[in-house]
Amino acid sequence: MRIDPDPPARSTYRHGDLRRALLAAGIELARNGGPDAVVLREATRQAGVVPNAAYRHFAGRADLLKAVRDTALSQVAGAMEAELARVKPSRSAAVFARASLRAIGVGYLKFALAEPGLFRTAFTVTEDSELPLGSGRGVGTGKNPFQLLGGALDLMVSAGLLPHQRRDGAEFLAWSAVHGLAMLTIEGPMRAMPRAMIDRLGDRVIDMVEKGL
Amino acid sequence: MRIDPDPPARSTYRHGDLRRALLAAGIELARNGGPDAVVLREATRQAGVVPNAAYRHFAGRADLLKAVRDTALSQVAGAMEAELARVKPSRSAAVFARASLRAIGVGYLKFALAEPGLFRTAFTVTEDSELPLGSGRGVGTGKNPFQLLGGALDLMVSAGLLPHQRRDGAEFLAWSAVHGLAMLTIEGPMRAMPRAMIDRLGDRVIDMVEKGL
DNA sequence: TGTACATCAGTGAACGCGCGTTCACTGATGTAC
DNA sequence: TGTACATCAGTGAACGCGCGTTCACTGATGTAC
Repeated sequence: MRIDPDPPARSTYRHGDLRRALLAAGIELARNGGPDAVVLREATRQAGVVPNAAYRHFAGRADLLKAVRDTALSQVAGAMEAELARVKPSRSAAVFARASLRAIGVGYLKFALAEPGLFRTAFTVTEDSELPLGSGRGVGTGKNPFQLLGGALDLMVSAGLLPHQRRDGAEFLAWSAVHGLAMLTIEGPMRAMPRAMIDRLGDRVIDMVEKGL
Repeated sequence: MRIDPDPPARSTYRHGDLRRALLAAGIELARNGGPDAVVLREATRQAGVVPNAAYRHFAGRADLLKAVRDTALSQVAGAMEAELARVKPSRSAAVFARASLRAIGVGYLKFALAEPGLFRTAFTVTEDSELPLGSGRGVGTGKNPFQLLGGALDLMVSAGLLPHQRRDGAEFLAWSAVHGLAMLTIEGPMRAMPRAMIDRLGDRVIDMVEKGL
């Protein structure tokens, strides 16, 4: 995970890879405290560099945060791709579609629970960030979380499990259910709930989406 | 909405109702900026009082925030109660149960959209705040949001619309779906969506919950 | 291969800001006599 | 009804903190000749 190997001691005057080091530090801060914890001065401290050095690589704190958020969003996509990759091919389109949709949900929830700070950062609002999550693509498929979900829903339609007249906007319904569970679990009133119970609720939420869409 | 009528000018040395005024200011701050905007110094400023005067009435910032959060939570409950009160009595238990569950969801979403700052504050984490939302009861029924939702689900069971073996934990499923939509809408990637579309999605999410539970 | 020089990454020092919180105080209020 | 006094709500001043950001700088690097 750590990219810069020797902060704050440094042999050379030049850092050599400061942008990457600041981003890595920012990600680490987000991991441990969410978006608000992404503090420019602290990132430079972790990189072993004077505070204003950050301005050679980022326009300011907001710019650093945006870079961290994009990384976090990519990681969400990556978690979904990883789960999707475990879906066994099936002769039945229905079985495959269902498994794919489930994988999308499970990947999302797994990431939220494993990395709550990054998860919250991924969905934090910055001055840009338009609707379809333009940035934050997964390395595997090059698709962002929204597009990955859309793909699974398309499979549901072609497998005959989702009437096409309900396909439009279905992303938002599925997304809401899973996102809500994630939020209530990691920073809401359910955060004290034991992991096993959360996992069972995750399964049930996905069941609900499947049946209710 | 405004309780203290004359800040910062004040005729008497004593304020007379400072606790209430600070709470009102805190609520106003939360309305406009969510939990992080509840800043002790700013609340005293709005109350027309010196910063440390707050310590006569609150242990510190965290204590003020907790009071604001409890108020916000009560308002959520109140919005749900208001919607519930509009449900017409019906000879059919099924119709009534469905309408009640829908009212719960609609009340929740309406409040989230009307008062996003307070909504976010209501579900902010403070050092206490255990699972069943002990505080934050509505003035009408004396029930908190979780209990109001539970009541609607009980109606669904007794109307035969929800198998009782799926009643347990059903709160969390319904809650997740609606909460997720609220969060994505007010501070997430969907916040630019036009209101009409959000309302349609709200209806569809509630449909999904009904069918999928 | 060696030297002069332009580039620009990181330095050093400082700024103004607003925050939460603590201290010793003052003066309005309400109660006991 | 009037006076002495205790209470305690709000004052005034100050603290230490950490933040984002700006300025003029220095010195390592890589390129042109």
